[in-house]
Amino acid sequence: MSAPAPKQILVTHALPYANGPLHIGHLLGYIQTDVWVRARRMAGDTVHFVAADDVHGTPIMLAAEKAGQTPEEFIGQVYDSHVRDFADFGIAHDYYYTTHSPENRELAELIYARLRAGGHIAVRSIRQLYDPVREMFLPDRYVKGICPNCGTPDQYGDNCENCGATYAPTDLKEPRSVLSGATPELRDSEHYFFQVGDFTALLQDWLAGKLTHGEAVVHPSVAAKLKEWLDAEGGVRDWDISRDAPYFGFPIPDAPGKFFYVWLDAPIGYLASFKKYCASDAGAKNGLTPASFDAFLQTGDAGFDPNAEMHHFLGKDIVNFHGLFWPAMLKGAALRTPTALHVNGYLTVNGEKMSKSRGTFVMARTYLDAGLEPDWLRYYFATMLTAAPVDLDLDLKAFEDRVNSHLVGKWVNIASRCAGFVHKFFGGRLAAAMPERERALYDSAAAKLAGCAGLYDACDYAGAMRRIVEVADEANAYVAEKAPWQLAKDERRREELHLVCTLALNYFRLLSIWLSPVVPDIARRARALLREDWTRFAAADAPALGIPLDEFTALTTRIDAKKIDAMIEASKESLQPAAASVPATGTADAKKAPASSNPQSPIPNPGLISIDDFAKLDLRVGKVLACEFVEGSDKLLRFELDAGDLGTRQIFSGIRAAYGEPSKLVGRNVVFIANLAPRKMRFGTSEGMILSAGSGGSDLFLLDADAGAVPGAAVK
RNA sequence: GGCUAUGUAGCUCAGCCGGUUAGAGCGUGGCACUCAUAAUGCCAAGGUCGGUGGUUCGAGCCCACCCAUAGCCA
Repeated sequence: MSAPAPKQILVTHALPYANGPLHIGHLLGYIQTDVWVRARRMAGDTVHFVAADDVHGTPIMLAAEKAGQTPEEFIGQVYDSHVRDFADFGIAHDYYYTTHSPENRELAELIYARLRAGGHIAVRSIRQLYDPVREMFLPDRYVKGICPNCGTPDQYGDNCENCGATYAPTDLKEPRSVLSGATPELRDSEHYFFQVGDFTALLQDWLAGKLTHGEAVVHPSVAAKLKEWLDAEGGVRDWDISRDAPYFGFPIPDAPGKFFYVWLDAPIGYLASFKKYCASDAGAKNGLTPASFDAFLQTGDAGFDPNAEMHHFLGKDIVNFHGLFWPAMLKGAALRTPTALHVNGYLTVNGEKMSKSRGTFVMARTYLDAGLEPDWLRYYFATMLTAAPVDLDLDLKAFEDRVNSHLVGKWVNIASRCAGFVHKFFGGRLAAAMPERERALYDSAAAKLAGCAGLYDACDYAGAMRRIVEVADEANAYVAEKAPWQLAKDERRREELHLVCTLALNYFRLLSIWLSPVVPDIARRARALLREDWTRFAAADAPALGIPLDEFTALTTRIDAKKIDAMIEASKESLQPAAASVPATGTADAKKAPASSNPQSPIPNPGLISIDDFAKLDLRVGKVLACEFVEGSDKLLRFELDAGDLGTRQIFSGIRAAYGEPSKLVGRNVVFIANLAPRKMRFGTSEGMILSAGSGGSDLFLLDADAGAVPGAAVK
């Protein structure tokens, strides 16, 4: 393969928000990034891989307060847990920092100053809801009320979960503060805006690849999304980059009581981490100096290398920040713009969103504690990852089968089935030479795998893994055809046996080299077996001959399904009754949501709830107005309930097996949860849950209320 | 609601510029082998390519509409 000139590359992944531990959804993007970094290095490039904890914003401020800690103490603990998880999953940053750092503050101020000097900052007054009790402005997600569109109660200030309408929190009927319960009042406040629209032409050029020698900066589907925003009527809107005190973040210079919005300083955190790294001992060991930072970033610097690259890996929920605001900020501040954005989708588990009740909301630590190897998950993800920003599913059965088949049955097995002969008959040493026929087989496999370099580079790991499995299949077929166990019985055929084992082990070595970015831990053990220490893909160009082999020990084991079960069970156990929704992946949602799932806040006894928890349930009596079978469902019945002052409610209930004659239920009283979030089903929206006793199936009995209870009456 | 994507064997996915009988891995069934972590090899079954309509000599691929899923709507 023709090796292109080595490049200098800065790589980042999305910054985890410091409001909780990492979960396996986070790991998808981080593993994708780490694999890419390792592959680029093995291809010969110089890669600087940095990231940081994203620690500012209202959710963190409030979570710390709730935990009785300062924000600094709070984020310190989360940082430690993140660093441990990264290390244990082989995600090997050159530097892992925090956005609450002097470097980040300095850079945020620098970029802001340059944008302001360029006339790209506007100041104007906006009207916002204010919590008079907590004495603070309320972000959208901290206001709840009645949806102005459909009238559903208890909806957040940005959109309605029932009808999907989006609106401003000021549109909510009967708004109240999530923090204090007080009725918010409208107040005016000066906000600072970044006029992103000033950079529309630049963003168009950037998106068209004009700043990157024609190389695409994003996947076509992401480009389509970004173009939609760029071409929107009225252009790209101004971006509100300020927040009022109290706020955990950096104060805006010359603007008392104003802070930079967390999303302003978060991506700058990439640069701050790199800056810190350049000035560190670790950086010095890799040839960096404090001056390297400016040379890399400042387009006006004498040492600026236009061929160096900056790659950001991120989740699909945050492309607007990285594809619009971020390049505009950088350009406006005369800094390097990103070479490429690599966008990944979300992770589902067993085909559904990660769920605490199903035990599929798995923390990174829970996976490890169950005794599962990090490389297994890395490999499974790799077999599915492509450049497309689509959701991936962690099917636990497929995970087990694929790892067992590919890694153990195919790859490791090649070494396992041949190493014994080498030790028994040849003193543990491979043959010193390889005749032309065997060498041709090796070269053909090597050539096929050489294509993986391009696939890794294009983030098509799935394609690379397919090739690797193909070659592993070839290798096993070769061994089966040559049947070394037969050759071993004939003393006159020792040389042939030696050759077969030598080629087979070279197949294994070849595969190990190309799998190294994905399964670094197992690859390290493979190197130990071969007593080699390759660091480049180029090591695969020629076979290893005449080398001594270490004693063969299991490089990895088959997955024991019990460990997966244990992981799911443990995830159920850690379920926190009071915890509300936690974002599936990425950080955009986390920064919006009230921090209700605070990992540090002690839960005295998860089995017991307080009267307050009970009070959250709005249980009511309902009178059945109509009840019928649901076409297309063999489990559901559709109820229409008279809920008194709540009006009528449509509820779907899975009790058909127990109540085969729904018409008989009309007129009776039932008990239902009135404030359960409405759930859209194939047949319509279900607006609550009807309570019944029993184990399920046909063993279910509706709760009743004695005569005298009126529709809508509260159950206490 | 609007927009952007996705929808191909039981599962996870390939399928180049529209061109014969739609491919792979896993799983399943059968046979073989016994060196290997019940690993491996060979053979087989399994798909009206989400639906409907259209363009075309010809459509999984292009167009329209519909359905489902996900995300975004700052």
